Amino acid sequence: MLMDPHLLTTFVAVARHGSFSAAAAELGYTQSAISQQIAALEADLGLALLSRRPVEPTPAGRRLLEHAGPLLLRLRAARADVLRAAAAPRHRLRLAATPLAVNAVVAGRLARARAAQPRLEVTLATCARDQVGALVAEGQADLGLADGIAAPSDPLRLPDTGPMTTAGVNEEDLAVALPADHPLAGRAALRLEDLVDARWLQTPLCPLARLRDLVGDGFPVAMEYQGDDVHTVVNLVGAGHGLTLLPVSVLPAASASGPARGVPLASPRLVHRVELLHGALPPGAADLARALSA
Amino acid sequence: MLMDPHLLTTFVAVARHGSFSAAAAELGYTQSAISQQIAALEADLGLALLSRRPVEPTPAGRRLLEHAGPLLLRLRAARADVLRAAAAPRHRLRLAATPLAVNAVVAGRLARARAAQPRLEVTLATCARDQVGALVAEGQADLGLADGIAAPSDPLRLPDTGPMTTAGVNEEDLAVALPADHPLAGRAALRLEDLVDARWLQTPLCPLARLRDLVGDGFPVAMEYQGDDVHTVVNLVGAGHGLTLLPVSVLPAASASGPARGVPLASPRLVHRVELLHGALPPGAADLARALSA
DNA sequence: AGGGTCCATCAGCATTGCTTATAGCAGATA
DNA sequence: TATCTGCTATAAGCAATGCTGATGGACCCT
Repeated sequence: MLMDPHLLTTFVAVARHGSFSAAAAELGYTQSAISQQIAALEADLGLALLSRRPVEPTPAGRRLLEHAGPLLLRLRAARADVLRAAAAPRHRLRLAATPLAVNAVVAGRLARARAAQPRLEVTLATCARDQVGALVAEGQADLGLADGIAAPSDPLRLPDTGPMTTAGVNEEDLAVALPADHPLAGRAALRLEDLVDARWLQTPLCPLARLRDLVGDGFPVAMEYQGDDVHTVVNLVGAGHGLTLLPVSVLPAASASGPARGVPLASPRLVHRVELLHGALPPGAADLARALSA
Repeated sequence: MLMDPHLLTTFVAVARHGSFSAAAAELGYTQSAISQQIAALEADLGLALLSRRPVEPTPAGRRLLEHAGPLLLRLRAARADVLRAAAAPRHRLRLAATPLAVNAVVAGRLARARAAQPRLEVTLATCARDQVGALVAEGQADLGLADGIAAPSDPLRLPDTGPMTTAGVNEEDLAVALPADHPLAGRAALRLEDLVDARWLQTPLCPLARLRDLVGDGFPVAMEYQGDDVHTVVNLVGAGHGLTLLPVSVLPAASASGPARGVPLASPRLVHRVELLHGALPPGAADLARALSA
């Protein structure tokens, strides 16, 4: 029959802890119950999912762990979405956004929406690109705003967390961020293909894997910054730690001041795209979603 | 706690039948058991999912139905994948492919793989693009081959059915398929933007929604063919029922004979792309997957 | 009014899932 | 080597769950 998500949750906890007893403590069961649950799951599938002494996932168990995370997330998402669909209109809405998603256009639309709905209360939280979907799916945010690098009008590829609506919000040209005194800083435009062997800054704001997807191999990592503060990224670029792509509105042009310059990207044809995503929307949130969409 | 997939399965059946009794008959339970299962699910979520007399989903219930399908599929996929990961090598492999995915390149690679593994037995089944993932995920096929229209090197957007590996197999230029006596049939190349208002044939092989995604509004449906036989599509085009896009290898060029002509597509820059997808692979299937990949 | 269909509810019974107790194993230490 | 500790597996007991069968009420049709 269908795999029991309850057993799956136990399995994930045991694998994470590498211990039946520790998982039992976390889940609020006895070690014996955990042992029986794992035995039940193994009996259901007809194979061992964990070795014992040490308690480690077998290859099949590792495979199941890859499925378990998204599966359990989707179960939580289904519950959250159903509850949301049945919820009464609310005036307090939670927005989860990636740092670059809340640009001037979005902020302006948000202001207009709030002017149109004076009782609207908005909480805005920043999160990573691959967390937006999960936060919305699980009901921890009502609306999500995600950004990324894409071809014009090409929807972003976000992790799938279940049936959700996405809408394009805004697109903006991209610029190569360079130190102010870089030899290329005065150029009118740049091509990514000519920068394949330059030194690049790896950041969540512009993952180099994305550039490799779009252009091909290359883009060596001179430095990695794991945070997502735009200001920090700009300063790291300005200090010569590596190049990155950012929306043109973030960077001063060649004639202005600041540690870094933005030179427009001419090829390939790419934009910084912002998208809105949401599940079921009660009337109050639907108005905001409409206002934010393009 | 976590929603019970067993209850979810019952809910889906009841909603489909619009009747507790009919669902009970299908699932092999009594009406009473079904009534209690639905009551348990509604109690868990704290709201009504179905109206009674008539038995129809409430708005919240409809929302849950959107989640239920993919969720239950993923549960089946997880089981199938785990079993596959633990399976012994097999020589009998099942391939699920969309009609246009098995082109000469793929067929040639398959032949070479079979020459290298003389004991290999391959069953090839044709299916729709949005079924490939599900067939592979659920363990009804070991490998999937899907095709679609994409920008060069851009992965296809297939429905997500869980953790699966995809690999590019082959890309080929696209051509606009026209009747042999069409005024544009002798052209050296065509632009999609110039054909926005032409009459188009809607087929699963070239969904017009995809063209609208890529280019914008337009592409009126002169006729719809719901089957996926390439030969039929070519003949419908030749008889003037509407235009479509097909890989250049499928269509005769302007100088050859046949009911339809293929004029290369010059803009936007698009290709016919074939991708391989699979879950866990035992050694036997891994060799075939490697041979099929680019 | 009578009959049939359908869903809700109750009672009874088998199965499931938990706790407690115990056994066995492995590793560390004196 | 003997002892202790920590850990997992297993058995027994009990409460909860999930099913069947019976019954009642509502609705529809003749």
